[in-house]
Amino acid sequence: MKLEESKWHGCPIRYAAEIIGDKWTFLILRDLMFRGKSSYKALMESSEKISTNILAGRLRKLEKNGMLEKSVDASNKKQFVYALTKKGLDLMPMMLGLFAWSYEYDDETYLPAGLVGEAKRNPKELAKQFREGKILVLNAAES
Amino acid sequence: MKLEESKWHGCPIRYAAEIIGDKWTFLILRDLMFRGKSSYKALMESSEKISTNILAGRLRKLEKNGMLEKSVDASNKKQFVYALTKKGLDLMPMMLGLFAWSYEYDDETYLPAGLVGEAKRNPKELAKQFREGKILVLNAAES
DNA sequence: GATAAAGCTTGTAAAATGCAAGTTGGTTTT
DNA sequence: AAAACCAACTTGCATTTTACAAGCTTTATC
Repeated sequence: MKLEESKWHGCPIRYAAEIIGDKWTFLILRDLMFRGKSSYKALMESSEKISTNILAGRLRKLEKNGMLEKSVDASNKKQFVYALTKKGLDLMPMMLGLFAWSYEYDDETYLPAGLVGEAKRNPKELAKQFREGKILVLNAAES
Repeated sequence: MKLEESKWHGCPIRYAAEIIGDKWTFLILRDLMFRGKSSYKALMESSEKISTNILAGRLRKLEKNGMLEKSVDASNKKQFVYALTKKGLDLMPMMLGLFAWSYEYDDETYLPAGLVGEAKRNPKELAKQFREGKILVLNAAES
């Protein structure tokens, strides 16, 4: 890493930016949190065409930072399972904040009816429901 | 821009990532939101030593995306004032979410007593107080 | 009109990214 | 048990972005 790490401590925004402050990381977190993806292959197949070396690098960094855990898929041993840790899942309220923000400012953003209101009203409860798989993922269908 | 823009529409996380998804943008937003900075010079003086060309580029992009407005400083006409728009300020709940998250997971993060609890309990009210200058900024003292 | 300060732009080397191709290590197939 | 297979990478290289230093421009101020 090039960036002088010593300068990146003490400030919460700096800490968060160091870990999640890039486009691809946001999209990977989205896929893990809201689209139910858990394998390298599935992550590769997202619309945004991430390069395989970039994906590998980001997963490694996320793992190193305690955001996710990698394990062998018991039901299909040639796959790995990438699963968010509590630390990773705890970013969900923040992500839901982004839902609400984008919904307000991006004309093209679509979200299921009621979701934004719920995200504003009770992000913690909504996060819980997401975690438990009780509600569905973001539109993953595309081009 | 290199990234194929057409691919970046429709998803709220993708939209947000396109606008704020990089380290320097996070830090600039922090300085504008919580540290009361409003000039190019002040932004340059932050601890993280942003390059002048990068700062100029990010400010241009933020302005282009309606996150901030640039105007001449009436009281000192050789300066410009960079001020967040409503759209920019509306990211504050999300930023407060990052406060809480980093406070929990980064040992080095310091925040004033009570702030994190308040950020979790009532981010909107806290955001309002920040906006109105009623509470103070993040520790900007350093290096 | 000279000096200075804020807000940039430009040049260039270093680093990160994007893309295509190849490698590895278990798994199923024959 | 060898062959073919597939997920999960790694590697090489061209392109793009970043970092750092220097210089330029415009608006005060002396």
